[in-house]
Parts: sequence; structure tokens; C-alpha cells
Amino acid sequence: MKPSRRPTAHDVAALAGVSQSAVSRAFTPGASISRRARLLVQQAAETLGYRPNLIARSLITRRSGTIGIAIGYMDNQFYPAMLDAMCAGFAAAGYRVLLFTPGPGGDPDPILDEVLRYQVEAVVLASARLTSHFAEQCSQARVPVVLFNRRTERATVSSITGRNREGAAEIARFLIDGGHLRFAYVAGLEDSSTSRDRERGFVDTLRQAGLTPATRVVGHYDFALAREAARTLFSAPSPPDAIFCANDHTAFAVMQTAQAEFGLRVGTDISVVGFDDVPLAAWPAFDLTTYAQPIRPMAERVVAATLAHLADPLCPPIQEQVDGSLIVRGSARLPPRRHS
Amino acid sequence: MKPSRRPTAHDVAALAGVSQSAVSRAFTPGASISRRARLLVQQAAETLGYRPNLIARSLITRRSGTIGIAIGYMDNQFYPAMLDAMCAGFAAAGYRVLLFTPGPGGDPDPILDEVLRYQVEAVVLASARLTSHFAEQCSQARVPVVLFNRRTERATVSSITGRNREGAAEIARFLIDGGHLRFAYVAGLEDSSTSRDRERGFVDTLRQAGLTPATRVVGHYDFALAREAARTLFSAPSPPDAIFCANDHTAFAVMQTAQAEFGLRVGTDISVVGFDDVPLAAWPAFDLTTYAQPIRPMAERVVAATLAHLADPLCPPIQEQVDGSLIVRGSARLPPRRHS
DNA sequence: CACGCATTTGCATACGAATGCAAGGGTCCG
DNA sequence: CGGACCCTTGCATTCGTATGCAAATGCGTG
Repeated sequence: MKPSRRPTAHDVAALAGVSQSAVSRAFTPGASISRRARLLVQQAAETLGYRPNLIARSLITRRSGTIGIAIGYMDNQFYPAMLDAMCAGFAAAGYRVLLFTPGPGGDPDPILDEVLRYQVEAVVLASARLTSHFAEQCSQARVPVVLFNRRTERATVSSITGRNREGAAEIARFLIDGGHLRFAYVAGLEDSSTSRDRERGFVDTLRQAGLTPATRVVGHYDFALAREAARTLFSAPSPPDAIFCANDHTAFAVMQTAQAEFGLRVGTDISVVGFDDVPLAAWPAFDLTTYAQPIRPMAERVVAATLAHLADPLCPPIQEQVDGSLIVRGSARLPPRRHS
Repeated sequence: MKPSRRPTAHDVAALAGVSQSAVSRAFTPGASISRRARLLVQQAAETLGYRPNLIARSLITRRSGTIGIAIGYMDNQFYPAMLDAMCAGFAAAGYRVLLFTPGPGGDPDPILDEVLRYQVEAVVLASARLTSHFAEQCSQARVPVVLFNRRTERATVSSITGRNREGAAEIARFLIDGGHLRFAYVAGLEDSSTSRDRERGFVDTLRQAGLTPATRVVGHYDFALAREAARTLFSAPSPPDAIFCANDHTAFAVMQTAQAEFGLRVGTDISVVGFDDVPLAAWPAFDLTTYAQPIRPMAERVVAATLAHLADPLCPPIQEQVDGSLIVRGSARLPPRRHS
């Protein structure tokens, strides 16, 4: 009772006294097979411990049933949470997820090759580092690409993002209403569309209000570098009193540096606002005012967009912005109450 | 210039004027092929945008080159970090990673079936929920299983863990030396070997020192539930002054609840210690004393153990404990200095 | 009982690449 | 110049499953 190899459909067929075709059909929902035959096959499969080989199936159906997800920034809680949600979404749709984590210094190209060789049916990109060139190659190989939380200039590839401009603008208005005067923006990566869009929304709103332009530092979406940026900010002759950060992760770095190294009380002396509303933001230690990018809906949209491309290869690029909302907590001074 | 299908080795062969075998050999390092032929093939492949179909290759080599990783608890920073590291490790070894995230309420069985059908060559389990039954089935299907951060009673399946008993014992001694008197343990899940081992190490050390046994509450590795547990703890008539938590994530919940809801100063009024040393633990806001489970080395050991099983199917179960070390920060009162 | 129709079944082939085998080509030596 | 030997090459087969097609079966009706 110790087969040297894994049992195949042929083995099952022999035991059940049917043909290999019957075994195949027994495992294909909706295939033409009698109840009796299906039962025979199921029993034989049970005793042999047979499981259909999805590799072989993929070869013949020309569908791997696999989605590639390239994701970086695993230290920013937003991404693991999204990964989790997307994974669940794809699983529910009958797809498996092949994970690629391009290391910080890593060259994206070998990864790209891996992804495409593996016949993934689509790729979800959630890593700023390898966006444009990567997306290019994929679409050239006829593999749909969905960018998550980033976009390219050319509207040629699908993307799901939050309302970065609008969210940042809302934050700017909130801070303006709060009576702040000296604004700062802590950028993410220079070549990140997300960081740029948020900056644009923030800066434009300040300008329209006729206020002093925001100081600008760069945190590179990295905790240590964001702390460095914060030090620059607070060491300046006239430090800011309202700091908008490219994302929550950056905001955590900034607010802790303000407290620990400059003795500033966040929410009183200065206001810090983030973007994402990761679970951490709600923790008492942070109580971060931020703009929520809802994980679940965004994951759903990513999955839906991907499936749309798979259903119709000619489907034009889908570019969606998922609604968010300002989450007011204690890290930023509140505007005075208008009524009552 | 718009091929309806992806180019195959045959297409490349035709263009290069060689046989399909030659194409295959051109992409197989160390295969018997002349420099000239390899170049011809490479050029043809380039112009056609050909990439070897790994699915087809897997079928014939009987090696999918894929490792399944089932991971839960993505809200605990420890797991995303490990996932990242393991992914990199497997990628470096030429393997791809198929990710499975069993939802909290999800039934593990369908996932298991998926994993095995997909011909993963091995499975890494980092989710307490589906440990024993799952591992059983996998080894029955001759798929090596490596448990990460958990183990089973029977020594039949490989596992990589930290030194839970020893680490917890060291923490106990540290807290005893710090002059604490009323100890508490915030457990993770009841059926988690990791939580049990840590509790054992902690409790045994207290007993050996002749101290009052630790109060015990259960946080289920969940932030909200851990906060609930902390409330129970601090509302007691004689609340503890030294709290050891099953992991850092739990410790964060406990220390924030202590501060925000009970006005306790962590590190002064009470001491809180965690286990894992996730990046968050070093943040100024937490400054958590904890026992480090080093991500990189652990990931390396997981990869190494997995590869060992793949290299030799008869390889006996590998059960390793990776050394850790106590990281003293500010969340727990220090023992008095002995010397100088 | 014969017939038509619907359902089930097996046969044979296909998916795309890897590989054992034998044939082809080249080199080197006697 | 012949032969031994090594390096290349193509042919044919193989992996495990899905599926078109035709044969076979079952069922209901006239």
C-alpha cells in the first residue's frame, strides 16, 4: 500500500473499472457522466488518495488559474492587509496566488521573467519599484496587469487607487480649518504616483487658500528615513505645525520622532495626518487622523478588474478610484465647532 | 505581428531553423548544445518574445518548483515579515511561492485540497488554525510539511520554532530580578503550541523561584480580545505588576490598554514583556522589552529544512529551535545593577 | 419489437517542453 | 586514409489530464 508515485487518473480508472476520460469527467463539474460512474470514480479516488493534477490540467486548458501578485513594503501594514484581502478574493473566484516580493535592492527583471514564465493569467502590482517597465512587458506578453495603489501616466494599464487628490485636499482643508499656518508634506518616493497625487491635492488646496506653501521633505516610505526627514523638519528655524504624511506608516515615524526627540505633543503642539487608515492608526498610542483607504472594497475592485480582463482579453484598461473618507482622531487639532 | 497565441518552442524552432529539442536545450543550463545553436535560438526567442512554459516543464520533470505557504495572522507584523523573508529565500533557491491565507473563520479543508492539487513540492504552515490535520494529509500525500513557529506533539513533522521555553524562562528571571511580585501571562490561543511552550517556561521558572503563580488570561492572538483580557487583568482586586504576553502583538494591546484605560505607566507602574521582537517593538511609542525571534535566520532555517526534504524524500523530520535573545528596552523595570 | 432521441462512454489526440536514443558531424591520432 | 571518440542534433516518446468524436447504452413511444 505504498505507491512509488502519486496516483494518476489512469490508476483511478483502472481501479474503478472505467476509462481515464470518465475519471476526468467525474472531477469536472457539469461534465457528461452518470451518477453511478461518478460514484465509482469517487470511491476509487478516495482509496487511492487521488487528486487531479492541476498542472496537467492547466497545460491542456491553457489556463493556469494563477494570478501573480508582486508586493513590496511588507513593513507597512497596509500591504499585508491588502495581500490578505486580495488573496481571499482570488481564492473565492477560484484562482491561486503566486507571490513575488521584489526585495528593496532587487533587480525587478528576473522576477518579471519568472512571473511570465509561470503562465500567470494576470499580474497585480503593488510595488512602486517595478511599475512601468514591468507593466510594459506584461501587456506585451498579453498578460493583463492591474496596478494597485499606483498608476502610470499613460492610461494604457488598469489601476485601482484611492482618491489621492481628493483625500489630500480634504486633509488640507481640515488642517486649514484647524487654524494651522505652517504646513509640511512628507513625501514617499519621488517617482511614486501615489505620493505625487497626494502632494498635488494638498499643495493645490493650500495655494487656493492663499497660504504659505508647504515645506517638503522625503521619507521614501521607509521608517528610518522618514524619521530622518522628520528631524530635518523639526530642526528648522520655523518648524511646521501641520504635517501631512504620504501614508500612515510615514506618519507613525514622524509623530514618534516629534514626541520622543523634540518633546512635541502630537494633536496639541503639532498636528500629524496620515493616509490609509491602517489598523495601527486606530491604536491608542497613535490615534492618527487619516484618510481611509478601505482595504476590503479596494481588494474587491482589484479582483473584479482582474477578472474582467480575464473574461474579456479585449477589455479596455480599467482605472478606478475607490472612495475613501476622512477619519478624524486625535493626532490633529480639530477645527473649532461651527454650530451649537 | 500579432500572434494569436503565445509562441511555443516549436515556433521558435521553426524560426531558428532548428528542432524543438534544440530550443529546449538552449534554455536548459548545462544541456548539450553548441554555442551557435544556442545563439540562433536566443535570437529567435527574442524576436518572438518566447518564454519557456513552466507548466509544461513541470509536467514532464514532475517538479512544480512551487512551495505552498499557508499563513494567517497578517495583522501581526511578525508574519508578513517572515513571509517576505521566506519568499526571498525560496526565490533565491529557484522556487516560487503559492500563497494561501486561510481566513479566520474559514474551513481549512478546501484550502488543503487546493494546495495539494496544485502539486506544490512542499508546504510551509504558519497558521495555528490548520496544523495537525493538515500536516497529516500532506505527509500522506508525500508532500513534506514544515511548521513554522509551531509544532505538533508527535515528532513526525518538521518544524522551526524559536526557543520558546528558554526565552520565556529568561523573561521570567528578568522580571523576578526586577523585583516584581504579581505575575500574569496573557496566552495566545489555547491550542497553540507556541503559547503553551512560552507559558510553560514562564510558569515553571516562577514556581522554581517559589513565587506566586501567574494570573492567566487569554488574548487569542487578537488585538481586540487581548485588550479585553488586559481589562480583566487590570480590573482585578490585586492587579499584576509584571505581564508576559504570548507575543509582541498581544503586548502592544496590553500596554496600550494599561496606559489609555488605567493610567498605568508602562515600565514604571507595570512591566510588560513580549515575544518576537517585531520591528514595531523598537518604535519609541512602545519600546518593548521582548525576546527576539530573528526573522532572517528563522526564514533561512525554514527554507533550508524544506530544501532538505526535497533533496531527500526520506529525510527524517527536522525539528529546529532557532536561538533568540532577550532584548531589553523600556517597557519593563530593570533589575538593579549588581556591579560598579 | 423497432425506432428515435438523449445520455454516457471510451478512444484517440492534444497541450508544450524534456530527454533517451541513435544518427550525424567534427576532431585527433595512429 | 581509416577509425575511435566526443560533441550536436533530431526523432520520437513522455508527463497527466481534457475533450471532440463516434460508438454504445438507455429510455420512451408508436
